[in-house]
Amino acid sequence: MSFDPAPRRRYEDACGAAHGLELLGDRWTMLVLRELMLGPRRFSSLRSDLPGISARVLTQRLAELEERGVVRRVTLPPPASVQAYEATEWGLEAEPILQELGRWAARSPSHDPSLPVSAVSIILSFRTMIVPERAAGLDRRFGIEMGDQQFVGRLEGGALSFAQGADDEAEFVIRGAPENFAAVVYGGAPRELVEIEGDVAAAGEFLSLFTLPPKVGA
Amino acid sequence: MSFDPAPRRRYEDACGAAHGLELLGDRWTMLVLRELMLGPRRFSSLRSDLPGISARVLTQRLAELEERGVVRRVTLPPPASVQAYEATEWGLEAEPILQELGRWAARSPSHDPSLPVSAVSIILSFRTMIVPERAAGLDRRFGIEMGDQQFVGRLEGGALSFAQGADDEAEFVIRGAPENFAAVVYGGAPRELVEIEGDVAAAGEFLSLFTLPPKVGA
DNA sequence: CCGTATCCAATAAGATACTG
DNA sequence: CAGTATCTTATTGGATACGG
Repeated sequence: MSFDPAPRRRYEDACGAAHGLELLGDRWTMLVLRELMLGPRRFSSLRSDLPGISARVLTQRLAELEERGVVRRVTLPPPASVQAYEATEWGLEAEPILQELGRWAARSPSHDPSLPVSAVSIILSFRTMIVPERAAGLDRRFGIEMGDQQFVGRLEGGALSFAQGADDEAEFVIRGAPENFAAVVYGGAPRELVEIEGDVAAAGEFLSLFTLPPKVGA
Repeated sequence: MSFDPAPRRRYEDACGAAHGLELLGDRWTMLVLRELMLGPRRFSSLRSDLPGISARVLTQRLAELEERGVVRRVTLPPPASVQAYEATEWGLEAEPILQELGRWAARSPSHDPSLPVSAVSIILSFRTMIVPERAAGLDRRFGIEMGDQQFVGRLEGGALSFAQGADDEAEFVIRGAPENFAAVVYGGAPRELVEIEGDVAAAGEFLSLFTLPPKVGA
């Protein structure tokens, strides 16, 4: 076992949550991991979806996450053949942390949903905020496209899953900026803010599967 | 006096998780909240269960949490009539965040369970690590005592709950240092490390309800 | 005992420029 | 594009002193 050269600040606390904070608790770390939850990403793609992060800090965070076994560097398959970062299996298992954090904070009076939001954030929010009773029994394949980021979604017996990429068998595809998805799904904005291709009724049904928790005091 | 002269660093990100990190993501903040999960605590009690925190930082964190509506200052009922801090209802709802963080980090190869641990951490770990199938159908009232901190526990139809205090109707009481509870429950150490009063069989059964998730790679 | 206030040194983060 | 290097600023933690 190698001695950590720069003895990272620890909590000296056996509590699992304390160790979790040692692994993921530095500024930006969980948000970097969030962006990796749906598949490998390149450095500049991460940077552009994490507004305000500096190249230096992103480099550091990726290196730390790699050292801790949460993230690994990969070479994307040909023809791309470029370097990227992806979450390890264990890294992907951190999704419930982000979900609980998001679910809890969505009740905050100080939460401002009008801020910019990344494509991955929106997709992950669907997994968090889905109302199981509304999704029960539905079986769908569809596409979500935001800018140049494409995702395939599947709804199978109430379970909702996503991955990067496209699906030829999609029943519908919804396109729009992440902010517009947020406005339509959570803000009650008209559906015209997003573009729907294919089965419009099924797409509309999909866009109605989600709900935010009530604000504190409401 | 002025605790917020500089505008707090935000993420400028509508993602709920990002806002959660703005609320709870500073160093020590979640651990302070953890210590409040089972009832009000005094400043010095918090400080002694958060080894390494400075009075200054604890003061700051409590003030920030209060400002954000997560914690409030209270005066304990007579005859104590002293000041303390307690989590608000919404603050208590953050428990699943700590649970997921702890559950995830317990799988880390770098997790060191031999470090010191607070009484509250142990109690919360019981709620996280309980194996529902083992607890199903059990109905118990009991006490847990670590140093001068007393807790009452209830197991009702698989649900495990705790609060500060004592219970005259307890079927058993288990006493010991938090580290010894950890060793017995999670480390397979002999039960003699903790002291059992009352129904020894029921206490032994209770101590066997919990299990840690497997380490990564195991 | 329960904090608050101040000062100081060590880190971490942010901004910006730059290189292979 | 994918980072480094460098400089500046902010935050942290430690020590200590102080008031209720």
